[in-house]
Amino acid sequence: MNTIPVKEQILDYAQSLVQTRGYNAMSYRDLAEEIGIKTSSIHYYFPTKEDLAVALLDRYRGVFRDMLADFDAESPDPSVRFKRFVDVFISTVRAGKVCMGGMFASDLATLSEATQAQVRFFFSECEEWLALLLKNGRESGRFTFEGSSKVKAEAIFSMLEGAMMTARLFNDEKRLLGAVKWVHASLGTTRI
Amino acid sequence: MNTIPVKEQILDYAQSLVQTRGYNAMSYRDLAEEIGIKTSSIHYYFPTKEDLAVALLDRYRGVFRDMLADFDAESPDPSVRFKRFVDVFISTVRAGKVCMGGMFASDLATLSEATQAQVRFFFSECEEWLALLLKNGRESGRFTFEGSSKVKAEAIFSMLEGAMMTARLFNDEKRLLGAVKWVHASLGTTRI
DNA sequence: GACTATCTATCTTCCAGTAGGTAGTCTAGA
DNA sequence: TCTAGACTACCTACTGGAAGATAGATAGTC
Repeated sequence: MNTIPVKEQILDYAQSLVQTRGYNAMSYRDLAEEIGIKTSSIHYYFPTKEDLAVALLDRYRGVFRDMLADFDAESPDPSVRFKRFVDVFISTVRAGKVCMGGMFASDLATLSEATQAQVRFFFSECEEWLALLLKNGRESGRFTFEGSSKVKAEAIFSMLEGAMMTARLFNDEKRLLGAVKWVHASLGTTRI
Repeated sequence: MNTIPVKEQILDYAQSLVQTRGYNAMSYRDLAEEIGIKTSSIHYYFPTKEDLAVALLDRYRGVFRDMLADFDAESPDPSVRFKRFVDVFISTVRAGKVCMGGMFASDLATLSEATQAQVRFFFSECEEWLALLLKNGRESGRFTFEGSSKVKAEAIFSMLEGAMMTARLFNDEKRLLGAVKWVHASLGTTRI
């Protein structure tokens, strides 16, 4: 017997499906069959599919926010923090998945304006954290890159998202690792 | 009256839909309505949706191959060739689209093994061209990066794919431009 | 008696796909 | 030159199933 609340089970499996098949290829029927309930029960928790999408993104952002705060608490070294961040992407690819934010970004044109805003919010939060990390790292002499830390953070995040996609495409995590190595080199730090 | 052959019109609009909405959000009905024919006529040319996907990827690869050959013929300077390549991505984002290869890569898990192979083939061809460009550029002293040109090419292509996604997400082509600037810097060339 | 968490049953729309028909074009032979 | 048959490029009409969504019932809990 599964003791996890049904609402959470729905979110868990829905997220897993979005991360593997994408938002449009995820259906209430898929979820209902996996969890062992009826589709109408899912509509009870999430009246429309858009409600589910928003809840999914909301929770995902929260999880990331907590995780990033943990990384900050764990070590003051920007290099270590960045490694923790990258490790999340690596383990996602190892699980045969990609970032849920990236998947929603792909399906962008099929989402409502409100949902699109949530996707942008997720990206912004991650990039903001990364930008601060880069800024602190440069100020403390740990990194030696040039130019705006914000632009650099955006580029790094884009690269990680893209590298996840291709790493999954070729079922080869080395593609993600190669990209990460390049990032490290361009930050002026070789230690990973 | 439209003089473009129907088969081509189908491919054209299908590609446009995949590049904006994604493969799973593109239907025979969408195509039929836009072109002004019946869905059964599309089945005449492409019996199954997978046939359409394969034809789409096949044509896309051909277009890219010809285009890259044109770039090579146009200039021997790797820096100029690379600029032409990047311009393709920029104009795609300006059109509110992303790379069709990237879209299919997102929808990977919903594709047949044969179609997945076609997607990988597209990525491989682009990366191969890029890797050769980098190798030649370094040998001629135009670029000064370190490490494998193949790995670097893979990373650059991943970054461009990811940056396209986020540039469209934020409707801000500067995000793609910022990423490109970083690539140039890491290649040891400032001239764009 | 209200609320929660489900269910059954049903609806409409959309989807890819199929069977079979038709009008027009091309081709080969008398 | 006429014509029979093949072929092309569509069409109408339909199917079975999947989609998201809704109404209303029910059993248990507060």
